[in-house]
Amino acid sequence: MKKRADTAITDQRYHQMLVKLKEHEFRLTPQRLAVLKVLAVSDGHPTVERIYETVRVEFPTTSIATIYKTVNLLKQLNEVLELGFPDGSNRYDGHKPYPHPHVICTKCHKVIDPNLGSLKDLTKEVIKETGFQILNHRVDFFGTCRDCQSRDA
Amino acid sequence: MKKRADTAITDQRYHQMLVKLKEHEFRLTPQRLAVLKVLAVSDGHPTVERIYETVRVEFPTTSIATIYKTVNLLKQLNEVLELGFPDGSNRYDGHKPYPHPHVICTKCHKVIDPNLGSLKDLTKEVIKETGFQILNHRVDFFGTCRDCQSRDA
DNA sequence: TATTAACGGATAATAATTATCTATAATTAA
DNA sequence: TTAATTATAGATAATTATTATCCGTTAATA
Repeated sequence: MKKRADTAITDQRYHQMLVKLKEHEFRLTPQRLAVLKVLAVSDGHPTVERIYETVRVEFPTTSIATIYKTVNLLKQLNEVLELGFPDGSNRYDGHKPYPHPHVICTKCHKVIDPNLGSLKDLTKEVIKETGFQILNHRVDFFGTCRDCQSRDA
Repeated sequence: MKKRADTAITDQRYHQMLVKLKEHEFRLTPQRLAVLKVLAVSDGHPTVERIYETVRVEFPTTSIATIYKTVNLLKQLNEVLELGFPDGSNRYDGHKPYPHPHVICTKCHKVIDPNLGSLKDLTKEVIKETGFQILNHRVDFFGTCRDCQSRDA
């Protein structure tokens, strides 16, 4: 079922992140593991504030500085993708920590990861056009999702 | 020649912005016009700090708050495009104030506006895939430019 | 040239993130 | 199992970019 598969993926990501910390000889503290769990479980793209609130349920004394430190650590280890949006807000993706396109609803703020085969063609065109060696990208589309379209219609 | 054409385009943008201000009955103060000029002349994608420095050559008493106010005003009138980058820096494009892709060199920080025909195909795929109504996009590629590649080779 | 509301400049306020500074706790070795 | 050591957590100060506020000044119009 869907739930079973999602849980498997979640566990997989959790363990990948955990192993990466171990490999680099970082300590596995309860607070860090709690942040990992939020990033692995969360199906959305949580903000620091959101991670903070969730972790504080289990560890009420956690400082927000700890969330920042852990998230930045995972970012450096390429285990989380930081998404800075034009409005200044930052979100974190622990599921797909590599560059990938997003579609963002400007009304309900949901974030979707679409499958876009033609992104490869676009990248090829960039290389041909500019001579750049492309290492990274940031591809976001903004608009209204189907739900918000019908809600306002 | 190239210089002549560039000047023409620059003047055109300057006047477009000026007319837009007039249309909306905003005052044409020397400080505002100086900001317009910087945005119209600058071939790059200047930061607020850069605009500030340039304006201060002619108007040494200008406050940085004035730069922010003017840039935001032009943003609201859709006469300048704000580019917030992942590292938190903001740049402003007065030449092409509508969404368009960028290619950014991570070494020398130059910003290029490539012509990408296949961006249209990608957008179509997004719509087909998600059902979103797409109103805006942000498409940036990061890597090293030809100059920086040969410099380090 | 006088009138008046908008604007500019200076600076305070804000907000998000980072740095700093001990006390504490995770790891390792004895 | 305990002790030693070092990284980490938590609290808070500092930083940075941007926005808000306040009042004297100035652009636009008659």
